[in-house]
Amino acid sequence: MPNAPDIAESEWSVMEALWEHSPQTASEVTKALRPTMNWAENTVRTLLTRLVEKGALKTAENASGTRTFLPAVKREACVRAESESFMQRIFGGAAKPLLVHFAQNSKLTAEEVKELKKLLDQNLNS
Amino acid sequence: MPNAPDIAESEWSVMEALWEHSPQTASEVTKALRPTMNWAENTVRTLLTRLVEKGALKTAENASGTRTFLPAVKREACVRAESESFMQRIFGGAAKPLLVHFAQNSKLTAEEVKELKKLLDQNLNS
DNA sequence: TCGAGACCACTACATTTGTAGTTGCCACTT
DNA sequence: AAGTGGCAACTACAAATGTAGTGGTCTCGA
Repeated sequence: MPNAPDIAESEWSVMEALWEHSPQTASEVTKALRPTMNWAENTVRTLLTRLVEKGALKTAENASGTRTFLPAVKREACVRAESESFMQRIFGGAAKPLLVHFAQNSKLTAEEVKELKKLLDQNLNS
Repeated sequence: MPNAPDIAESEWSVMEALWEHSPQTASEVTKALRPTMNWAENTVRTLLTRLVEKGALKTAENASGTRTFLPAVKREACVRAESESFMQRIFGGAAKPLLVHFAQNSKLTAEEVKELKKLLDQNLNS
């Protein structure tokens, strides 16, 4: 399994579209992103090309012979990599201060708090 | 406090040095960073200049008439801004999945877990 | 008094990122 | 057959980043 490549912010939107549903052609991706990012199709194509170069996406042909794109790396792996690097940069690599920060600065429902506490407990027995 | 400017990765190291101890002259900062980042003094100077332009640092003169640098924004504000943008990018802006991720993927001591659970509870009554 | 070093202001330059535009090819539709 | 629409490959180009180098002024110690 290829290591998670470095995915820039705009590129991340493209990846999300393809993690959500793939394979897709360039224009399908463009349409999928239209509501959020209002990008020109060429912009999306550029991003797709770069992502293929980085090894984040693969291509394949669909029935009509058009090129389609699909993830070459798992979302979870990329999330983990990004998270790791963020934690490194901002919290010196330590999970606790990070968790403290978000535990304090987020609005959570009682339900969510309960769930998170459970996860923390599970974290211990593993 | 002025809004937290966008601080790049290398720049962040410089900010850390000054958040930790300030004011400092350019060469003091360089020396402070020498063990971790092995940067040429000019590199540090460039970063300092950029940070001043961005409004992240201010300058002042010390007794010997040399320019010194000091933070113009609080670390906490920058951490908050970076965290916000990270959460937005990777977790669609939702705190819960982020917390879930880190709760699951970090190694924590029993002590830390206890503390975090407490913080989560406090989060509710506020 | 001359060179070494601190400081400073500028300049440099490759990469990465954000955002497209241009050109060319091919299948379909009037 | 000629126009139009989709698709692909290239090209464009400025801002931000990482990482310095150059050259000029001052100051202090030998």
